[in-house]
Amino acid sequence: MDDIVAQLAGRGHRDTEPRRLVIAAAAAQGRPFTAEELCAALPCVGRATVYRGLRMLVDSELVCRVLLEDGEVRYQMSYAGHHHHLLCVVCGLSTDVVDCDVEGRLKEAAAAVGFLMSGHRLEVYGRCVGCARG
Amino acid sequence: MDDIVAQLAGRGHRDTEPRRLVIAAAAAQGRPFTAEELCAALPCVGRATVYRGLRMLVDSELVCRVLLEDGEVRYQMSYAGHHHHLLCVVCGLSTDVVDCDVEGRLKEAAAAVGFLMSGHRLEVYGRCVGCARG
DNA sequence: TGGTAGCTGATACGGAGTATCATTTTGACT
DNA sequence: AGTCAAAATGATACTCCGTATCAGCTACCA
Repeated sequence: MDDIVAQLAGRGHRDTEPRRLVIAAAAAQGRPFTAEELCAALPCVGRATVYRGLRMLVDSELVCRVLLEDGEVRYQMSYAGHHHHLLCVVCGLSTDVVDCDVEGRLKEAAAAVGFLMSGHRLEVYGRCVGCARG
Repeated sequence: MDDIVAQLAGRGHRDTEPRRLVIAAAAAQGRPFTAEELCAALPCVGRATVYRGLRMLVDSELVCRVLLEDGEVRYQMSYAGHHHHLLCVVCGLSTDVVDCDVEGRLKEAAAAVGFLMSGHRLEVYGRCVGCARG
């Protein structure tokens, strides 16, 4: 927590009580959450403050946007660098996948048609270890 | 056009004037468009009708959602089957990529951690042939 | 211990898409 | 052709998610 606050301080963001509450609540979520869920979990913090804190965390890459199969947007604490998600369509659990060997192959495939790839977004849907058994 | 209308008829959808206008307008777009752009292009068709027609086309897989790098959602006429997009961040052009050899590799990588993959979503960002030169 | 830049939170606002519902249209069946 | 139920239309109201506004408050640096 202090680590995160320090990281935000490095970007010129102050250490405030409401902000710590937002960070703590985000970190406490076990799986991808919506902004409104965070608001509900923090009745004593203003809605705008929750949204601002969340946006700040996203901008700082401490939280990332997770895209569900139906297009719904959720958020999750995660690695700062590039990564993907294994999203369980049953329980909603999200697992980060850090090593992305797709990158190189994609770049090649794109280059083959003259496209100069600079980035990509990938979400993987299915069943997590626990739900695959059911 | 008649082909599309026939396909919709097969799903129990009627052939109406406003609907044909929506389909024609969607097909006339050279690159991914927003629902509101379609509304603007069809001032004589009600907004609700445009949205309904668009949803119907998406459900029928004649139009698909395209996800821009910043999270914006756009639409585009495209192949019915599984495919991806090469999205130009300069001019906005979208090129469909039908052969997706990523599928197998992803499934393997997911299985390695006990995840049973059932689907995925992939968008590729960069510069198209024309814009790469600039 | 100022002073100021940043933060807060109530509220109003905005865009995107959906629900409602009275009216109209389509297409199947006489 | 005529009938009729089901579907479609379009004006409008609404929900949902997120952002802008702004007066008052607070953290942090000199």
